[in-house]
Amino acid sequence: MPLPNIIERISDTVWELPVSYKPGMRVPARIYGTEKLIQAMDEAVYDQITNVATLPGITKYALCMPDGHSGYGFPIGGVAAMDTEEGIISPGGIGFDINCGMRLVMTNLTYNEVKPHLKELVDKLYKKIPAGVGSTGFLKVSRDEFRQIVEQGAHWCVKHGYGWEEDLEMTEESGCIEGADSKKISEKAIDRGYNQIGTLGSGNHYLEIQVARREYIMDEKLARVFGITVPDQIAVMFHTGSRGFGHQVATDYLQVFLKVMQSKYGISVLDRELASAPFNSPEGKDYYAAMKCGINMSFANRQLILHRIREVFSDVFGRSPQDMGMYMVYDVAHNTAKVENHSINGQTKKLLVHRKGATRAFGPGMEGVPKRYKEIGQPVIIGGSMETGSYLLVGTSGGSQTFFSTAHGSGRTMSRSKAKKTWRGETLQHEMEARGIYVRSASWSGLAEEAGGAYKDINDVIEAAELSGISKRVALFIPIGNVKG
DNA sequence: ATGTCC
Repeated sequence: MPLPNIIERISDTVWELPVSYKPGMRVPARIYGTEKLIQAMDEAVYDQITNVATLPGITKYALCMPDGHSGYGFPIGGVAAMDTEEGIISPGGIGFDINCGMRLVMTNLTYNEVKPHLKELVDKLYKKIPAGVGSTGFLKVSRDEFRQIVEQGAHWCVKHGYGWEEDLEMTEESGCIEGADSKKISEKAIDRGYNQIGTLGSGNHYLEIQVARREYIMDEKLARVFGITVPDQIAVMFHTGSRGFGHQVATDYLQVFLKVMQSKYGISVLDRELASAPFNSPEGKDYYAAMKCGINMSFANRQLILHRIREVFSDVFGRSPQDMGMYMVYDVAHNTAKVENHSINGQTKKLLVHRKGATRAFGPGMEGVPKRYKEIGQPVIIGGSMETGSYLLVGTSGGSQTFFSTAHGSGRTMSRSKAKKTWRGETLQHEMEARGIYVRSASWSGLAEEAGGAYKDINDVIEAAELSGISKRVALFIPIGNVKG
């Protein structure tokens, strides 16, 4: 794809579309990526990120991360910080899968110890952690209990024995965001969500057994702080979100916003998918409080899955999770909007930062980073495709240019439908097994859709994120087992 | 992403 003539190269990894690109832009749009990535990006990204630049209250830049691709309203990879007084909140800037994110847990087991048990381990994980469209969990809770869960997040799980106190410390927002109000949630959303705690879901959601090989540790000192201390150490990484619950919350409020946006607030947007309400309006506040329930549902979901993972490891290896060193490195989301303080032209401002397919990457010393990591910056977990490996990065002070945000994954280059025509799930499974990755999937077509070849090269994305200074590599994890939704 | 269209 030829780059638009008007695009300005700010550096090797930062590209700017000025306000003259399109009428109504309030700020320039900046896309992060090497020239190779920028050229491979779908054209819709230019259109979508410059649409975002027209939204009321947007501050400094509309940003797109190196793994950007077209999404609902906002591109996936989009970051937009809105003034909390004058600005809007937009479900399209958060995503349907509210608080979708990554969780990483280490073990002290080595590849040689795990390899003889790998199939049993993956098969048991596949059995214990329901995956696929419409899957329901083992946790039986009433609708009322579920309303408590969406207000309490992972705290509810730990209180009920599904996890450890220190898991909470290693979770963004300590596993429970303040201000979640279940009164702002529809019965329909409760219906869809109350039996989905502890389920993986479908699409690009997965759970992976990975190995941290010594040659793929980029920063040994930081890796040690994150708990990577043994050669060929085994880790478990997984990716899931708020399932049908978050989806319904987004759907409910998109409808509300479409009704009041123009008539009540006089806001017109260039794309209906950018439906918004003033952040300070009753509708905006209701969505924010409901969206926070989605955030907490997602933390609880990942907490319960972690508990199941520990149970399965105990079953397979006959040791306690503590004995196997199954400590959480971190849980970090990539579909949220949160009020944060950021420095704008030397002044601290309260901003509502939308991150849609973009990971928070707070740097050293920042408020909100767990004590253990405070001096070095927060862990950033970026899942690659199921065939290529995943990265652990760290937030940097250079993150200030993107409101401390970075990429979240590889980013698709091929549509799901084309991927299904290109690969067959059964063949892919055999090929992956021959390459040392044992994969179990809820759906053959779902497996084909997630083929590594349908994604950008994760290494290109990470290279761009590091070169631009918005995060720094710590380690690359190589998959050996995968449970795919 | 999603009871992949109420």
